[in-house]
This record gives sequence, C-alpha cells and structure tokens, in this order.
Amino acid sequence: MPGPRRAATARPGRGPGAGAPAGGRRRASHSLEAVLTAAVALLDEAGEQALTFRALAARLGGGVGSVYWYVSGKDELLDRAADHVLTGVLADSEKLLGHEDPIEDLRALAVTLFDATVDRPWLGAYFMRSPGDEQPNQLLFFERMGQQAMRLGLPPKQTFDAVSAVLGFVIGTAADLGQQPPQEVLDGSVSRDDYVARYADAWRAMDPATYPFLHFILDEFAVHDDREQFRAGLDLLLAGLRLQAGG
Amino acid sequence: MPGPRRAATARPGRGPGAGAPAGGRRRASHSLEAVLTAAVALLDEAGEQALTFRALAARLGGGVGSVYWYVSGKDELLDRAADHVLTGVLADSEKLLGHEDPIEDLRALAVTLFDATVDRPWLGAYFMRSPGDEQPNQLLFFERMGQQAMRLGLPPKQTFDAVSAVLGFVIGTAADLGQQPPQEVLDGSVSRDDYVARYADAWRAMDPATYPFLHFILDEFAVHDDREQFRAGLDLLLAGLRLQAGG
DNA sequence: TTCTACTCTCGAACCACGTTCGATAGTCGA
DNA sequence: TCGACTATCGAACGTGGTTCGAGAGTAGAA
Repeated sequence: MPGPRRAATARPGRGPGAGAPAGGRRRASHSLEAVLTAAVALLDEAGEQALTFRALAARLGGGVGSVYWYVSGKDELLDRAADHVLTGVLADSEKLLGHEDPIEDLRALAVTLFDATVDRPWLGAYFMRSPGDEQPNQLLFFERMGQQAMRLGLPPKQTFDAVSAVLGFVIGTAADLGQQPPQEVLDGSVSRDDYVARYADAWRAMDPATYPFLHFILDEFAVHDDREQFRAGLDLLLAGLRLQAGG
Repeated sequence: MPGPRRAATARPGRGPGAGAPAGGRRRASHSLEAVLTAAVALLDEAGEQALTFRALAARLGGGVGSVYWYVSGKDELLDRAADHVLTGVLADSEKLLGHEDPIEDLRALAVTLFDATVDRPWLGAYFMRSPGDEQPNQLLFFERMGQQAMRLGLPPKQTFDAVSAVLGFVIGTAADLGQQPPQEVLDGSVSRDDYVARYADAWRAMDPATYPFLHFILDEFAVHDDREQFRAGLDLLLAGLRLQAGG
C-alpha cells in the first residue's frame, strides 16, 4: 500500500497548487489543501453526487490515483471536506461571541452553524460523522459551544445534555432541509417557492377530516422561511434551557 | 419501460411469497410486501451498505430484474422500506396517546419515533426524505404530532414551528447516533461501552486548558445513555413549548 | 557526478453495483 | 386455442471506488 495518512502540513516540493512555476511541466502537483478546495467546490456546485474521484482528478488536472495519496478513500475525503469548511465557520463564529448572557452566545454559535449548512446541503449529513482524528474542527465547535454552556453553572450532566441537544437540533433541522430539494430546484428550473407551493397544493387536496393539522398550517407552510423556522425552534429549546438554569 | 408504480394492493397470481404451493415450480413469486420485508431484514442485519439489488434478489430466491417491477429504483426502495417500518411505529404510538396534557402525547410520539430509529440506524437518514407519495406514513406521523400540538391552542405558525422543531430534534439526534458505530460495534467485536470508553480516553489525553468543556463532561460522557440523553433534550424543548403555550 | 531513497503522479485494470432490455413463462378471459 | 397482460429472469452496460505497478521528480549521500 502507498503511504497516505500524512499530517496536514504543507508539501515540501513546490508551492501549493495555484502558483505556476516558470518552466512548463507535465506532471500536475497537488496538495491536501488543493484537493479539499476542489472537492468542496464540486460539492457546492452540483451536490454530493457530483463528487467523484474522476471528476475531482479532472478538476485538478491530474490522474485519479493521485488523490489517494492524500486521502485513504471517499469517506475520509468527505470527512475532511466537511471539516475543511468548518474552519471558516469556526472563524466566523468567533466574532459573534462575547455576550453577557451565555445563552446568547450559544444561540449565535447555533445559528452560524445552521446558516452554513443551509447553503451546503451535503454538509448536514457529514459533519457529525465519527468525530475522530479527521474532524478536529467538529470537536472544536463542540468544545466552543460547551464553554458557553458551562457559564450557566449547571452540573456536568446537564451541561453535556444541553450542548448535545442544541447540536442535535441544528444538525437534524439542517440535514432535513438539505435532503428535500430533489434536482429541479438545484437546476434552477423550478424555484423554491414553486416547489413549496406544489406541496401545499397537494395537501390542500387531501381530506380535511383526516388531516386537520395539515389544513391548519397550510397557509403558513406555503410562505414559511426555513431559517426563520429554525430560529423559532431554537428559541423554544433555549427557553427550556434558561428555565433549567434558573434564570 | 416496464410497468411499475402500481398500488400496494395484493397480487392476483399466487399467495404472497412465503406459502409454497403443491406443484414444484421454477419461477419465484414475489410481492411488494415480500420485497420490502426482505429489504428491511437486510438493512437491519447488516446496515445500509448491505442492501444491494443482487443481495435482495438472492434473498428472495429470484433474479435482479424482478425487483424493478415493484420499485422504480433504489431511492424508491429505500423510501418505501423506511415507510414500511413506520407502519409499525405508527401503530405502536396509537396506544400511547390519550393524555390529558397534549405535551405528554407529543412526548410519547417523539420517544416512540426515536426508539424505533436507535435500533435502525439506517432509518434516520431516510425518513424525512421528500415526503411524497412514497411515504404516506411519514406524513401521517407529522399529522399525528400536529394534532396533539393543535390542542395547545397556539396560532398556526407557532404550532407548525413547534412540530417541526420536535421532529427535527428527533431526526437529528437519531441520525447522529446512527452514524457513529463504524463497523466494529456492529460486528460485536467491540462493545459499545468499549467504544465510548476509547473516545473518553482520547479526550482525557487532550490539553485541559484548551478543552475545558471536554474535561468537564468527560466522566458523564463515559457513562451516558443515548436514550436518556435524548429524553433530557426533549424535555428542554417541550419545557420551552409549554412556556410559550402559557402554562 | 552518480547512486539511492523517498515522495508523489499517473492511468489502466478490477470489481461491485444500479439499471436496462429483450426473452419468456404463467394466467386469465374470449 | 389464441391473444393480452402480468411477472420473472439474467445477461449486459455504464459508472464509480479502489488497487497496483511503473515511473517522474527531488534531495542528500557517496
């Protein structure tokens, strides 16, 4: 077997990816950074199914086999790609902290994470995958949320439960959203509003006697905003937490 | 193309799958029911990756192509399989309703759904997938939860948000759990406790100064129970909801 | 300079899987 | 007996993950 699994340090040879040296050369030169950036680009542009080793190699201007020098397989590629974008999310979230109320900081972290995931449906499914060595930022995010939760002065168990709950809620809601757009919405051939409206119409046609709830919320569903709905749910959860913290 | 997409009624020909008629016959005889049952069995026994059309056909004692008469492809197979198990979950949950407090009913539904998913990690990822024609039970579950929520007397928007939040939380936490066991735990070669303990040890070795939260909850993490933790989070969410409902 | 060792690239080849398609068996009603 | 329709079957195709061995490029030792 080859010798992958190296640390994420810079390569010794040439400068990473982008810079093109003077003399023309045949063989392409990559780096973990370049591989992950290209992978994320593919993912963002056309979704999870678009990320294939062949497409990735083509984008890097190299051969399929080369990618395997940096990652052991597709699982690790996805894990690292997910963690790669988390780097930016983590950095953005730093600036939002510093409220006097720890729950406000918790809310800021949750919202930041959620917003990042709404724009990247593929993220949802992968950022809680086995928080091992390949996903340090995931662990860092967990830690960061925990630090805010600790300020509530609750015992370890309740603090742990609270952070897990918030994280689970963020991931669940985000993953949920990410799975819905089938294909037409991604293409732009059908707008999101039309897509939602189509569902609303289908519900409208169902029997109101057996589906009273569906009809009760029909009009709200037709105009609902995912981000706003997430915030509403988060507020409920945080209200419960505040209650538990006795304040 | 063949003529799939038929209603889920019984076949006319022979009795479904199991029963072996008198005269020996060459060709196998299936049914949507048999296909879904076999699919769920494969999924339960060895996880999502074990469900292949060839494995499924072999289990049914037939050819690969036959399965395509009942489902249009793998996506629909998964959707229908997920909805198939939901039938049972839905039935079980019926018995648990009838509390005077609607929030207790809501809790019962959430817990039932969660418990069903913990035992079937593959479910988590699939039961919120495009609630279209292929997943009637999903919609029914949504409706069922909504009916309880309506009893709180909140306006449509808040009722809708509340149900979405609870469902998102259940799915997120369940999916989260389902992804963790890598392979060793499924084989039984490594017990769940050992698996958790291994993580705890890894955390213990990290710098307490940069990871204060990790160390704060370490001991709790080592002995935590997933079901119990889910309930704790659900309680927070429902407490927030009760607050919103005004008592 | 030459040799050697190590890092990294490359793409053909292999294999598993989803899916298609045409052939064909079984069954029912005319 | 003859269609027409329902179902089954498996060879074959295309795609995508993964392996492997051959080699290019570079750095340091001899």
